[in-house]
Amino acid sequence: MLTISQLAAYAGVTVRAVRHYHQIGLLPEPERDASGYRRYGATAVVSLIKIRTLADAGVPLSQISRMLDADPSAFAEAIRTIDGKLRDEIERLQTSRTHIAQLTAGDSLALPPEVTAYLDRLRAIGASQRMVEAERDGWILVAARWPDRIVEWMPGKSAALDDPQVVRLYRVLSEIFDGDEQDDPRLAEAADIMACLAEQAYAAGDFLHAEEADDDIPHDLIDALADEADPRAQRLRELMRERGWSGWNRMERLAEPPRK
Amino acid sequence: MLTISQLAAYAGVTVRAVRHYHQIGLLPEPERDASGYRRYGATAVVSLIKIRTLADAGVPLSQISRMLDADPSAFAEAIRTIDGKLRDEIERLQTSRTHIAQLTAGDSLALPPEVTAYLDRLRAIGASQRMVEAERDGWILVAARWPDRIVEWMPGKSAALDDPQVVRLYRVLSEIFDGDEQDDPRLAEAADIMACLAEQAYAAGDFLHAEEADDDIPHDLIDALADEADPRAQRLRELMRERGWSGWNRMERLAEPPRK
DNA sequence: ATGGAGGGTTGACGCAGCGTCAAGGTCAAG
DNA sequence: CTTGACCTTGACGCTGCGTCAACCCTCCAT
Repeated sequence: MLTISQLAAYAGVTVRAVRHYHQIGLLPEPERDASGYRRYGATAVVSLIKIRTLADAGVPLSQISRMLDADPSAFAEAIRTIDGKLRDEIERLQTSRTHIAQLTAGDSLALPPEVTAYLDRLRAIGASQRMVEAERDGWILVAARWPDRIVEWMPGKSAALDDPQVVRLYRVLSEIFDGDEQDDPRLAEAADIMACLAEQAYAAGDFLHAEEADDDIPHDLIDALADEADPRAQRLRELMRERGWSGWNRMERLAEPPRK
Repeated sequence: MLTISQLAAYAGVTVRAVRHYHQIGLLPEPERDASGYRRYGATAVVSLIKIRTLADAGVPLSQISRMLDADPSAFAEAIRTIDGKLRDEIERLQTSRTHIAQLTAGDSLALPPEVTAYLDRLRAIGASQRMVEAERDGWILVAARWPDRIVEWMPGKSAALDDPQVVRLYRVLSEIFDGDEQDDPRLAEAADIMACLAEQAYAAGDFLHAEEADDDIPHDLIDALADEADPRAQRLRELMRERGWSGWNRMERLAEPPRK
């Protein structure tokens, strides 16, 4: 007659595991000796080894009892089911591994490489760290909504950085938002540049295809993101409204300048 | 301002997940509106998307906050650690899969193929199902204790089945244990055959290398297994003692026959 | 005004497979 | 008699939420 620790040692499991199998009814409770200790016979050892064999093979404990007294065909069927689950789980973990392998840099969080390349170019033309991070967060919102279409848009955005006016704009904005000045006079300069760019884009008809108007939420979110990041963004939008433009990432020409 | 379900939908997670992230402090609780509803801004959306990106990559929730504000080198280090854990887990599951693939038949539970081949031969020479299962359970105990040496022993056991006396023994035992008769007269015949075989083995010196005497427990267990499986096994051992042999799977010649 | 559908809120249990105290009773050896 | 190694039950912890339960809020159609 074995004690619980001898049983566990023989089968290569922990004492706690044996007691757990008792609790869930997988291994029957044995007789107790005079002092209340569990005493195990040889059949218990064999049962426990069978249980461990199945458990080590990935069979859930809840199914082991059924499998132990199943006919060969049902057993084989159960094996196939469990093997399928194991395969799925392995696959899941492997996609996790490929995902994690692409998280090398901080910028690539949730962003395709085209966008991180664009952000690198932004840095290269003189945008500040804060500016780039703000842009990055905006693109994260875009990527979440249009994960496929974002790739199409990047070449155009990247090409825009060849325009000296755009470069100038990003530098000015970087300086503004890196400073502490809440009422920076350069805000007006930035607004002028943006209005000018908007005018050009409008003339070129670039706003037309933006009329698709899928869903307002993402656009509103991107606007809000800027506002939340820095109150001066709101001031900038106000200046834009004075110049006849509304919106922020999705501009529209206002019918007439507001009077306020 | 978004409600919790809008936020969750945008980030592609469940409402419950968002609340869970609040509970564990991963995502800060937002302001509430007049009626107590949570109201989210754009930064919450971005945070949530970042969290999901890491979580989908297999990063434990408890580490995500640290990773989100880690410098690139610490970030990369954490990535390596997590990737290692993923790799280990995948490996574990894959060994589970190879294990489970070998569990085709019921006999192979915890047994190497050499043993199942031996069991098949037992069936072939006329051993009953009960008999084979009892043998199988015994071998499970052996395999648990000497997983490596068991392979060496099988050729000898298999060769023994060429002996007509052994074949006769297994058939007689099968008949006895398949019947209901508690005091079957064939028990004596079986004992005679076993004594005869023991005598031959003793003369051939086959018991000598069994003197290694590693550990009594497994031998005792195998004896006990037979006793637990059928009370007639005890009667058989008694008959063996009368013929001058003790033990069951590990026999010894008794100095003199007991008088009882 | 009312009633119902479809949001939202907190609180709590459940899952899988044990690990790990806690607080005691038992056994064998020195 | 003490000491240390085992045994007992009971209960919480871990991971990442799913799933009630019981109740409140809002909006729209009647």
